[in-house]
Amino acid sequence: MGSIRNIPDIVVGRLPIYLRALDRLILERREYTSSHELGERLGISSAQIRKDLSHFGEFGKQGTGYNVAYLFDQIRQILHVDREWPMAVIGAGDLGRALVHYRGFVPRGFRVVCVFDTDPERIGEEIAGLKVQPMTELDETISTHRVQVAMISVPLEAAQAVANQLVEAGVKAILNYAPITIAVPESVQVQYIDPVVHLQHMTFYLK
Amino acid sequence: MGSIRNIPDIVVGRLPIYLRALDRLILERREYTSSHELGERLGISSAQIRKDLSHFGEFGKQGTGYNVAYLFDQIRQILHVDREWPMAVIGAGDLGRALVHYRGFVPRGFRVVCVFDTDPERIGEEIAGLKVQPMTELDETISTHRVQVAMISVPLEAAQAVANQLVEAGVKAILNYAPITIAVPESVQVQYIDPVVHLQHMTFYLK
DNA sequence: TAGATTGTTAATCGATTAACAATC
DNA sequence: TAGATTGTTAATCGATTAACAATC
Repeated sequence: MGSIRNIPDIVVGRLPIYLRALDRLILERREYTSSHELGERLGISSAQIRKDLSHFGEFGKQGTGYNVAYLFDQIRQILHVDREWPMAVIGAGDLGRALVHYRGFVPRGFRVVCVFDTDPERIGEEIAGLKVQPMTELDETISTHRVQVAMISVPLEAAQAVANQLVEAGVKAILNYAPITIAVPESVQVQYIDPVVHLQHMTFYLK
Repeated sequence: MGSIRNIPDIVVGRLPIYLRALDRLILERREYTSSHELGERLGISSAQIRKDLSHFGEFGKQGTGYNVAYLFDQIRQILHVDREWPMAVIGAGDLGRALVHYRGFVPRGFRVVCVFDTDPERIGEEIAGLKVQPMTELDETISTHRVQVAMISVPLEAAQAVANQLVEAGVKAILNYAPITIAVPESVQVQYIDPVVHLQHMTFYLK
C-alpha cells in the first residue's frame, strides 16, 4: 500500500506524536529504533505503530527496525512540515503574546509572521519584533504573506467573526484557542485547544 | 442504566464539550434544547449525544428534550466540577504567566493558587497577585493547599523531573504543555497540549 | 390528539490487536 | 545461522449510527 488515499484521520493525528518521539531519538543520537520501542515510549501498541505507518509506505527493515533520521524525514514530508508555514495570530492578549514569543514553532515547521488585535492600545506595539496590526489590515497582510494557517486567541464572543474574516482572507487551517465550536466551510481545517476541556476530562476520575 | 461504572474514556472526553455548549445556551437564555440541536452545533450526531448521556442516567423528556440548566448541573456533577479545584502552575515563562492570568478557569471549576519556577530572577515576582515560589517550596505548598491538579509549562528538558516532583507531592492530574510524553504512575491522569501537534495534523490536508 | 424527541436495541462500521510469514 | 522485527492478514474489540417503541 502507501499510495492509496483516504487515510483515517485518527491515524494522521498520531503522526505528529511519532514525529515528536523521533525528534527526541535524534537528540539522543539514536540511529535505529523499533515499533516496540516507540510504542513503549508513547504508550501505544507496536502493532498500531506498524499499521499506522503501513498506510504511507514501507519505512523499516525486518530485524533492524527503522532508521530514525529516515523515518523522521518521511513523516515530515507526509505531514507537509518539510517546509515553513507562515502563521497569523489573532488576538494579542496574554495568550497571543505567548504564542508570538514561543520558540517551539520554527523548529517544527511554523513561523508566526503577523499579529492582529482590535484594541487601539495594542496596535503598533511590538511583540518579538512584530508590530501588532489592526484587523483592517488582516486581509491584505494574509494575502501578501500567503498565510494559510492561523491561531485564534481572542475572547470567545469574537471568535466566530474572526474565523469568518480568516476564511474570507483565504486561511485554510485554524487553531482555535477560544472555548467555542466555530463553523467554517468544509474546505477549512479547524482544531481546538481548550485547557478546561482537558482538566474537566481528568477531574472525572478524581474524588 | 446510569449507575454501572466503566464508562468509555472517549465518552467522558466529550462531556466537557457538551458542558461548554450548554453554558453557551444558558447565556442565550434558552430553557430547553435537544440532542439534535446540540449535535448540530457541535458537529456530532444526535444519536451519539443521547447514547453518551445514557451512560449516566436519563436527563431528557420525550417530546421536549433537555432542560438546559438541569443537564448542565448534572454534567457538572458527573465531571466533578460542581466545586473549585485549586491548581498549581509550574513554570513562569510566557505561557505560565498567561495561564495564571487566564480568567476562564474560575467560571469552569478551577483556580490557580500557586506558581513555581527555578529562575531566581522570577522567584518573588508577582503574577496576578500570586508570588512566584521556588521549586523547593512545591511539596509543602501543594500539601497545604490540597492541590491535586497541576499544569506544567516548563521547557521540555525539565518536564519529566517536574512531573516526578508533582506526583511525589500528591498531584493526581497533570496538564502537560511541554511537548514530550511523560511517564507517571497509573493512578495519575495526564493530558497534553501541544499546539504543533494540532498544526501538523492540519497541514497534512493542505498543499 | 398529533408531533416531537427521548432512551435503547440491534446493525453497521471502523479501529485495534494478535499472529505470523517474510526477511534483514 | 539464529534472533529480531517488519508489513500484513484475519480476528477481535469497541464505537457509531439507524431505527423505533415509549411517552411527553
